Amino acid sequence: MLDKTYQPQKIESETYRVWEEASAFAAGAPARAQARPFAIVIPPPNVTGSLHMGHALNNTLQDVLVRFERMRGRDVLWQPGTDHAGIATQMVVERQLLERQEPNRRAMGREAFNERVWQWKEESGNTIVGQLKRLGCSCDWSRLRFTMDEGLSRAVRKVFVDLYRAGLIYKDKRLVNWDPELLTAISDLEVEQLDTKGHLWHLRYPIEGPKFNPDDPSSFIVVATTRPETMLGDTAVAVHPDDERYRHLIGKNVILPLVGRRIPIIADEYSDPEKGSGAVKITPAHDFNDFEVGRRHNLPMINVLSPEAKLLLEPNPEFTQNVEPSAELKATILELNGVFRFAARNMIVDRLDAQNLIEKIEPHAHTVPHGDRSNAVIEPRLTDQWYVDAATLAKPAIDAVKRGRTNFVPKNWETTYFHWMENIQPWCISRQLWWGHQIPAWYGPDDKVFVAEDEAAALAQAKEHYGKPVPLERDEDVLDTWFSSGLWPFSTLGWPDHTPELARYYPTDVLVTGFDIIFFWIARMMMMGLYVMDEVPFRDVYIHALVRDQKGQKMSKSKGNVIDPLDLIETYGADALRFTLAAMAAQGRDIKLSPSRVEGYRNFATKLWNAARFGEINGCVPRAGFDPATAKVTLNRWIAGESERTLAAVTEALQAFRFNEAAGAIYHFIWHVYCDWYLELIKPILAGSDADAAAETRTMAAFVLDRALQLLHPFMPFVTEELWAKRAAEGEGRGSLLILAPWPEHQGLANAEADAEIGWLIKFISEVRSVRAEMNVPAGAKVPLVISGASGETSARVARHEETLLRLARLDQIEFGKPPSGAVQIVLDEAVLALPLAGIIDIDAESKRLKREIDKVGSEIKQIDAKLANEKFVSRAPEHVVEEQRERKSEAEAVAAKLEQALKRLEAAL
RNA sequence: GGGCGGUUAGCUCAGUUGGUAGAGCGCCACGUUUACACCGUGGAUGUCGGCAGUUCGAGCCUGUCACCGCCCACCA
Repeated sequence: MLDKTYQPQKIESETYRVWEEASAFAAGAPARAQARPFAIVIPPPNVTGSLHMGHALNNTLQDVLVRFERMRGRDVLWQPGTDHAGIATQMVVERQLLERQEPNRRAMGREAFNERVWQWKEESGNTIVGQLKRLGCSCDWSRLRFTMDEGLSRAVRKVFVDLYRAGLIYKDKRLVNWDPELLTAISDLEVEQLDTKGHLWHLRYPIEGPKFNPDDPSSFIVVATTRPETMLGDTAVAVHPDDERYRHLIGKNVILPLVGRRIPIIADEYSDPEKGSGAVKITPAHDFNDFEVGRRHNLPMINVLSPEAKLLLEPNPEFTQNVEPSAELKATILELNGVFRFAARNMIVDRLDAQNLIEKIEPHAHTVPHGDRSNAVIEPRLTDQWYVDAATLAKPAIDAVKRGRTNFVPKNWETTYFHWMENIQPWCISRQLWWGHQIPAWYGPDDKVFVAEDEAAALAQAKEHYGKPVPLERDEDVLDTWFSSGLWPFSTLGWPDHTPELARYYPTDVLVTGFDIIFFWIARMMMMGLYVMDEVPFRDVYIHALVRDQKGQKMSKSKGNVIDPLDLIETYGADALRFTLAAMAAQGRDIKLSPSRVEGYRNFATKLWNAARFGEINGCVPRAGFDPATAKVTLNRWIAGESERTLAAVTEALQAFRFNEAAGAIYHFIWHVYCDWYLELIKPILAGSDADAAAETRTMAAFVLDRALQLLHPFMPFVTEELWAKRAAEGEGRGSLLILAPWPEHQGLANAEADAEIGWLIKFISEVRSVRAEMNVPAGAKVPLVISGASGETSARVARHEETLLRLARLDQIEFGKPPSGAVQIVLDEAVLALPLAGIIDIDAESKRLKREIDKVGSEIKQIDAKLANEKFVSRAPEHVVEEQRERKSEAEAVAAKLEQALKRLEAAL
């Protein structure tokens, strides 16, 4: 016996255990050896992570697809795994060390620290896996992978070596985005431009030759800057070649204040006469644009900042290379060396000001680059790093999408993808971290680099090169986390080995992810997949919305605006949360989650539960071999057809990734068709004297419930599996699991006659109920009903459904005849239904009601008339549209006429 | 500066071939029916952001404006 309400907490973990024990999630089951594969790789969550709403949405949608395709008979692989998440994880463990007052990373040393991270990963790294299970995810956990597993690490090394040998990975000295807090380079994508209110300092640089005089503008040139502290590294002042104001100065020098260095005034089109003073100071070692200018003019690059972004003047041979250190400069060096960049800024401004070298200071709003992890202001810095030639790899990746080998859903994301890919920059892949894949490059005594998959191979190369064995030192850097993520679709399947899984499941069918990682991840997988496998990694990319907070902001731990999906699961059950997310996942729109919606879908689960309970109480048991096409009772033929329409709607919607439509269709069917009407309508049959009809109805009720469970299962796996199991013991499919049950097939069950008849029945009941409520007829009062003008068909229908009508419309009898006087009258198709309520109801009110009805129909007729009177409409609109309007008009007119008659009759009673 | 998306019932949002505006929640009234009060029955509420255009017909197509949001970008 089922409980009165569904209690998810009582069954979820047990149900999940049953699935796992039955190996229901396992790919490559022998029974499906002949089946078409269906593969999805999970976007690997960070091992540091715990389940947030984004994960909940992302994995719900994947699980819906996976369960759907599994029921459709495919050999499903949902490949799970986690990502080592270099920076994020290293930060977590470092913070932990700090909290526990243990020696820090550097004190521990690299090996001990990495051991510590591994230990942490083993202890709490699989938290998120448990949480995905609570959500109901049917991943093949036996194939769980981690980006730093030996196999995946081997894939990383091999790809690195292959790309290096192909010239697509190279080492280069250029400016990088340097995070002075994390002390590592990061890629362009990891930099966030933040609007900042700063200042624009206009500095006077004295021109070499004339004596500097603050009142004489010809003795100096003004440059504007947002970062005065970098002036120590200036190596030129640039003006636009066409700028008349400065043309005469081109080729002259200025004396760099505080330093005394002579630097040239050069002409370069980078200088924008509109901006600042029109003359710009050039600091090639600390600004990306200046770097390019410096390259063009062969300027020296003077680095004046340490990795920690402190002034680095001493010892710094670069800084003093071009200048004879004067006593003043020595004093400056002494005072400024080692000062953090922002403090140094003030000190330098003060010193310049003291020398009358500040023309003016303006407030200035601009964007400042910040590291997305540390939130520190990024410092462009000249360093040696490893790069991937992304532009070359991007070409086939662009082509594959253009040719439709991979499709984005919704399609408009392709624009974003193309735009980025077509302007892609070299990808900096080295990170000055310890946690991650150490770069497989070794250096000889003369810094000659040997790239190889392991040390032995590198040593062999070195021996070959030097003609004798030499000791090598390995590159200390690790690779960007996204380098290994980019290999995920094939590295998880065993590549570089030629495994059967790789052959069977690559390319995968669909990737489900949020748009925020199109560049980080999708683009890289496309590039790597095409390069390594010579085939796209997935056929479809379904891009879903982000779950945002009330202000439309991305939820993130640092912002503290996170709604915990586990709380919602605790309160309402995993099914309710899943259904909510699926129902709200309309394409191309963000999701703002409201708890009341989750509660509503929890109620839905309970509704379904009680429908099953009704079946249980009434002996509705699935019968083996039952063919719904053989049903004789109209009601049963109707519900069979309705269930099949729902099957089609859900199937089509899921095939097109329209999750919200699929969810809506099954919701509507279960609640508003099966429960609201079918179960109510069959009560008289079940209680009636026709044993055959009752038996057929019991079977059909169970059959349709089974269908509902099947169609709902991808969305609400727990409650449906539980109800499937609890169906009467002798039922069809006893002992089977719903998760492995087949998706229903289309049999052509819809029947127009049954639809028309039950449609009429529903309308009859609804109209009577509506009028009763409006006329304030007490709900408990049973009243008689008189039908006039009924056709033969209507009479027959009334006869067939009399008990039902009496019960659901709260009538005590139905007879045919003239409408009695003072009755409430309802127009139903050709007939008039009269409720003789003289004395009970207010005739005035009924008269008003009828007039209102007449008005409504009247205005409808007017509207249609206007259309039909429009000659252009009649001549240009398609025939069926015009015909439709004519039909609507004649129907409306018939109703109007009957209402008029009804009104007359009523007034006669007064 | 470039690109994308949004503006529909009090709230959160659906609305894919242009042809009678929908759901959930909330609200109001009533509670007969032994599946369900996590419920039932009935009800109210919209110049579909503004303007212009295309069309017989526009929430849907085009242009434009306004406001909101996101992404990309080297603006001293």
